Amino acid sequence: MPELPEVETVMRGLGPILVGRSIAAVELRRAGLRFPFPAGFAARLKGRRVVSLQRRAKYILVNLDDGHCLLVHLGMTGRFTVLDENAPPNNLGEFYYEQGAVGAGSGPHDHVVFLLDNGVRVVYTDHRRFGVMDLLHENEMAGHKLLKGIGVEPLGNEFSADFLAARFRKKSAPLKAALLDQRIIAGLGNIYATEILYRSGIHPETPAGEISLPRLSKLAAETKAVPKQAIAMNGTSISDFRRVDDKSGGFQNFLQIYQKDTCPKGHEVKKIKQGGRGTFFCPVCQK
DNA sequence: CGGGACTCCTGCCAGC
DNA sequence: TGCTGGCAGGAGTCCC
Repeated sequence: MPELPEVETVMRGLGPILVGRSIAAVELRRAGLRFPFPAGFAARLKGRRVVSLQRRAKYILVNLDDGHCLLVHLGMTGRFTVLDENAPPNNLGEFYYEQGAVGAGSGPHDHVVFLLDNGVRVVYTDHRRFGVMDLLHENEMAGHKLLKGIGVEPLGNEFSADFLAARFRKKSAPLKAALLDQRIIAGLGNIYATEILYRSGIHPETPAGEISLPRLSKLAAETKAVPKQAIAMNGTSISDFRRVDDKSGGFQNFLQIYQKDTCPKGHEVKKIKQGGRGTFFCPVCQK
């Protein structure tokens, strides 16, 4: 499930493929993903040159030479595959040209194909279709319905224990839910929120507003450290997430509590449901 | 307004 | 064995 580190990894993988290239054509295999594609989506992308890529929360923003921006959210299962007809043998190109293979552009869940001016094809695959693509002008970004109201980046300068204290003040919602609230912190998902809570030693059901400042300091530190470490390991590969070059991320080997039976100290891990999401926690280590 | 439930979607797997 | 129901979850929307 792509969260901040996975989205960052995908963006970094796509950068060298896309930046400086022009989009020769866009093939849409269906009318939309979570939302319909915007009017004239493919036609408006055609001929545009990619200037740069950036990430905001779990969104990838592809900046184009006409001031517009392709916005992509990977949802639960979105992934990009790069097909290069000129790639040498043993490159991923050969494997993925198998008929119907994931990302080949002909599979049932290959929804969008970007053809670049150098012949490279970038295929967007998303079997659950929770992903999003939209096209907006850079002047519209601040007011865009999906981007406005998004909170601070955990790796950014605005994020701190004081920030958490201010935003969690008088909040009765369980801490786990507060960590997942994109209007407060941008980019955390279920896996990282679960891991951050364990490493912080805080029970996931603690009301967010009742956490002392020292504990918020620990929480803030882990909220920075965990995604930072995960980015360094190219994200977490649980089931659906793959890097652009199809190598798996490495952070799943460092998960301490998510989908574990026992915590690193040997205590039995409990699983509960919060807001429809599974939370794993250690009743001994997390108070 | 805050918080929780519901919804979208498909693949997978436990259980009958 | 084969079907079915439940589960997985990001995030918008709806309701109390």
